[in-house]
Amino acid sequence: MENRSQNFELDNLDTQILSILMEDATIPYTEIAKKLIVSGGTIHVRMKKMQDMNIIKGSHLIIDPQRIGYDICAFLGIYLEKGSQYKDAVENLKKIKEVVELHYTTGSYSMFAKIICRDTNHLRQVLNEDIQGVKGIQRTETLISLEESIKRQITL
Amino acid sequence: MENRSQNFELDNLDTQILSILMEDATIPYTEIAKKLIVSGGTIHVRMKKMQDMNIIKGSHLIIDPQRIGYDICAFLGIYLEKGSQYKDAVENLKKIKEVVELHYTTGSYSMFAKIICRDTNHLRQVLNEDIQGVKGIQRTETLISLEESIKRQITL
DNA sequence: GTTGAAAAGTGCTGCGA
DNA sequence: TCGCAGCACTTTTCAAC
Repeated sequence: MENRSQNFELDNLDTQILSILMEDATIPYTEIAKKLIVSGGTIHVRMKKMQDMNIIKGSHLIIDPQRIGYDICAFLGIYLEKGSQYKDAVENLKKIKEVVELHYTTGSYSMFAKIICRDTNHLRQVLNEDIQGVKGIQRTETLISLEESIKRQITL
Repeated sequence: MENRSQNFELDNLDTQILSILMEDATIPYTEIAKKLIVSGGTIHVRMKKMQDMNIIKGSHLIIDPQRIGYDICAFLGIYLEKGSQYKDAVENLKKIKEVVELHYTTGSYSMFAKIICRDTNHLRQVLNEDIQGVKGIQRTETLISLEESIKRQITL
């Protein structure tokens, strides 16, 4: 009905609801209602509004990759032979499940990727066989993350 | 009681439960139970086990930063004057809410950060005032993400 | 370890203010 | 627009297999 996708006017209440649920999406509406001193129904209405406005994209279970054997996180600066090969490269990189993030960036690299691997062998395999096999990729630079010191969402 | 934090043995069932909930944490246990042809109680037991083992770190509401006015995502290669200043720098960068990810990396940079800003003015302010103000930071290189082509969790 | 059902708590929907 | 109350659903627990 209403095409108000651009029209994002969040008041204090909306913002506070998001802040709480962004940290722990399992907190029940009733508890949020108590904290913010409104009724549970109000929380529900606000959440529905924000879902309709596509502000809320979903809810993810956060797991610790290291605990299930994925020990290495690395960033990849990717140089393409030609910038025009970007779209094809994206499609091919999507097929590599170890690539969890990919950005088209300004600066020295054409693209920038984040990858998660089990161990150094796995990383070498992904870099040498999978990534280098993608058409259009000239060369890559690897930054291995030895420690993830901060990992959070934006604060509202 | 049991100190089995290292002992991660996930069977097929555990893995399938995680896969489903990592994409959408709102799916009820009863529905997962139907899909995997086990009882709801079993799902509950497995989830509790994985929470106790700290494999599951929590659940986040995923919002679209662009819809609430955070339009710019950038990566920052950070050079420290001395590597030993790492710990102090982390503490100070934690105070900058725009920094959503920070890694201690190998390669040319000492550290690597991901930041989310409202617009170019906001980015300039964060770079010039906040980041450059952190003691020990010599200089930074900025990669602005023009498009986030892939954003997902690891597939199990 | 798994099941099935009962008990407790949560989410959803109208009506009223 | 918000709050309250009833119903449907889910989560949680537990005895039994």
